[in-house]
Amino acid sequence: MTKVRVLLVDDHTVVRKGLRLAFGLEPDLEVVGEAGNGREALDLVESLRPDVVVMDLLMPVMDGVEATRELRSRFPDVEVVALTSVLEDRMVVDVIEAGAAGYMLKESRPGELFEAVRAAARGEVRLDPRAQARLVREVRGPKLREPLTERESEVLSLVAKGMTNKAIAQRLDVAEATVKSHVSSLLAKLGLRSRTQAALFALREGLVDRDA
Amino acid sequence: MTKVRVLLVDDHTVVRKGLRLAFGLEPDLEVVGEAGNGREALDLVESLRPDVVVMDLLMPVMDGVEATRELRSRFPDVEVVALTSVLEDRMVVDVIEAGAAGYMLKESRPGELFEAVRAAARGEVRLDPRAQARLVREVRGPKLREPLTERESEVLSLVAKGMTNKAIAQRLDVAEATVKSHVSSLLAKLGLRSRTQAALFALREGLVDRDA
DNA sequence: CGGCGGCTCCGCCCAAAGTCGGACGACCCC
DNA sequence: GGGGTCGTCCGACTTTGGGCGGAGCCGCCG
Repeated sequence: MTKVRVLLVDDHTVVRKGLRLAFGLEPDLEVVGEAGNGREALDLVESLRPDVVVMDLLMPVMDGVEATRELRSRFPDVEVVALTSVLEDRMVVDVIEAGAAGYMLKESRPGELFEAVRAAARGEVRLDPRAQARLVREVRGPKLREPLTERESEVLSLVAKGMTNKAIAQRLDVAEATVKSHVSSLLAKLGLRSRTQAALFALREGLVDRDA
Repeated sequence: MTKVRVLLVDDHTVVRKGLRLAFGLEPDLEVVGEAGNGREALDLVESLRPDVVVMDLLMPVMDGVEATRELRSRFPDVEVVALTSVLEDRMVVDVIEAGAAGYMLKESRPGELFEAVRAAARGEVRLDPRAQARLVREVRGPKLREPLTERESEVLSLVAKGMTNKAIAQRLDVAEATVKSHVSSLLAKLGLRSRTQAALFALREGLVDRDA
């Protein structure tokens, strides 16, 4: 029986090196390469053709979700196991939709990660129990959220920077009343009741950058 | 020359195991123990008496900053090197104030971390260049922020959950006017101009949980 | 063509948020 | 005890925010 060929993708060098050493102790697993972001990962997958990619989700340049989507569409035979430290509802759903065969947390025991990699190589799925819980909560959730219009999204992102309606109106060159109208309708669509809640929502969903 | 005795503190098992293996390759460094949170770390420091503690900052139970403060006051001869994946202004300053002798990022090269540990053991300081930049920006910054009172912090955390003044008043069993008063004064202290900005600030500074 | 639905835009009205000024008790220091 | 500072509390006033209805402008379809 031949080894499972693994590609590690994480922007933290320390994490990559640590994982490589840990994988080295498993006789049936072999790390064939490392990448520091999604774009590198795609290049390496093309040349190395690993069986499984262990992918961090929060990365610069090209994040893990986007990388997973692209990777799965170009190399359907390469499986992806997401490995992340944060448990974000949206990310679980997004990366599963994107084609990941696993979702593990960095705080899991290493054995669980190895088992998820082996499962992925066999075409099976392994999710951390916490990720499973989030997934079902998301799927069965009555949260059929209506999509926001372009203008509404624009307004929301400005609200999420702490701007007042007046300031937003000046920025967009419309009347303050117009901005209020957009705020009202986006609140209704999101099922929220104040701009503060909207700002928090936008941040949580990653609709806007954390700094700015 | 005797080895530098190191205690690893991180809530992620994968990270701890990885670091332990990586340290194992350095002939002059020796990992003598691991802890999953600040409280465990304090107990282990007492029994193991390491030379240097490598401390993650974001941990449950007792976070790294608090643990560092407590540790340094009880064991002044034990040095601390902070190791974290996020670069937060506040944390850099806080943990240095708390007595850390180093601040490294998980995305640094492993060699830099080892060098920081050796430096700490010699009583020297090593900061990642990015942490240095944040530190000087913070120190020279005109942002001498006044501390919030207990009540103000309480109100802020509720504001950061998207609650209205009325709802906060009911929760705290005071008049709405009182809540407004607290909001006003905390806005003044933070140099902000709306509750939305305050909520965003609270989230960024980690004064409140991301879910709730 | 006429009608319909979605998006952007706006004015009016009331509720929520924020400012200002002040009362009261706790504490400290002379 | 008198004077100072600080934190919590509150009411009256102004500013901002959000709901409601409606106008003009498309593009779509019968």
